[in-house]
Amino acid sequence: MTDLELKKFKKVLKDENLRLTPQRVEVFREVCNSEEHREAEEIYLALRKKDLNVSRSTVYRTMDILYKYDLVERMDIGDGKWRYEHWLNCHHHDHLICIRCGTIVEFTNTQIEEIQKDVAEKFNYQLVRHVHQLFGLCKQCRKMPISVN
Amino acid sequence: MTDLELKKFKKVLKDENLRLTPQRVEVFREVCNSEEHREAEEIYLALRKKDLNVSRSTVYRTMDILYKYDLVERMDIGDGKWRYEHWLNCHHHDHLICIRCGTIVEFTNTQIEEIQKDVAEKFNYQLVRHVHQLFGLCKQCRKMPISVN
DNA sequence: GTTCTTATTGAGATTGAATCTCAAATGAGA
DNA sequence: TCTCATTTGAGATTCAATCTCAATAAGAAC
Repeated sequence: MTDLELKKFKKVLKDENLRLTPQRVEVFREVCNSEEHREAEEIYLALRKKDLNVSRSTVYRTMDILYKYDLVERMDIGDGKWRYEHWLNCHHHDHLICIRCGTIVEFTNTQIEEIQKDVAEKFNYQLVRHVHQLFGLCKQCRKMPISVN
Repeated sequence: MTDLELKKFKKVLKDENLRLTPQRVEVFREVCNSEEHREAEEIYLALRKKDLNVSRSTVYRTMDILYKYDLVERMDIGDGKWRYEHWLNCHHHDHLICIRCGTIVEFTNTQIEEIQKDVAEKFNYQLVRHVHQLFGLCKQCRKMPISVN
């Protein structure tokens, strides 16, 4: 977690009349210090492992705040769980997801972004956000034979 | 439900050693005869309203079969519920979703499809499927003032 | 530093979509 | 018609996420 990140978090809490608690800081630190796309439960367990016992409720509540005030990005790959990634200083991107091993890689494509705008305009929709996920087999998984189990 | 649709459904059941039951036929008919993107629960309630009392379990189980054997398409807009749409004789399409009223319209764009293939290739992913959803305000909802409730 | 008010925390209960269990019912091949 | 594996229905269960509420603690005012 950089000083800038902590500063931004503190600013959000202040601006929104939310209190700066050690639990909130630990959750935010945990998110900032990982490049993965993790579920709330994983963040909760990671904190426990470090003997930072923040309750499950508080982790969920803090993730809600971080998402609401745009300090993290979140994605849903269709398994009923939100996955979070730290977002500050990053740019918008979409995802390639391996359906076998779960590896998630990020991509950006300005051409697609442009066409999306055209499509929304054509249908008279005011575009707010989008979800674009490519599911497939990653380089490693393509090579492996299909398991019968 | 067209004869062709019923025939295809019967073929799938036969091929997969699944039995042709009145409940399964009613669920499939209900899905075929609607152009909406509906949840399992909505399909269940629609059947009840018509005094076709198929249990909730059977509706869920039948939707699983229809999806597995490609007789329906399903989508997840991030609210934890699968939405189904009848699929036979339709082509692949993506969705524009109004974040206020929930209206879903379909779009296709061959250019985006092409770029997707390039992106997957660039990352050495074997593309299997994709999710592309544009969220925004539809023509009607753009005009309405934001409610404070 | 002390006091006071109000937000926050944690533990466990609750929700809701989806899945599972198992006894009773029923397709469909012989 | 008989037989038997499959399917159904009702209710229990799962799991992520949210809610409840008493105890705790942040932080503004002094």
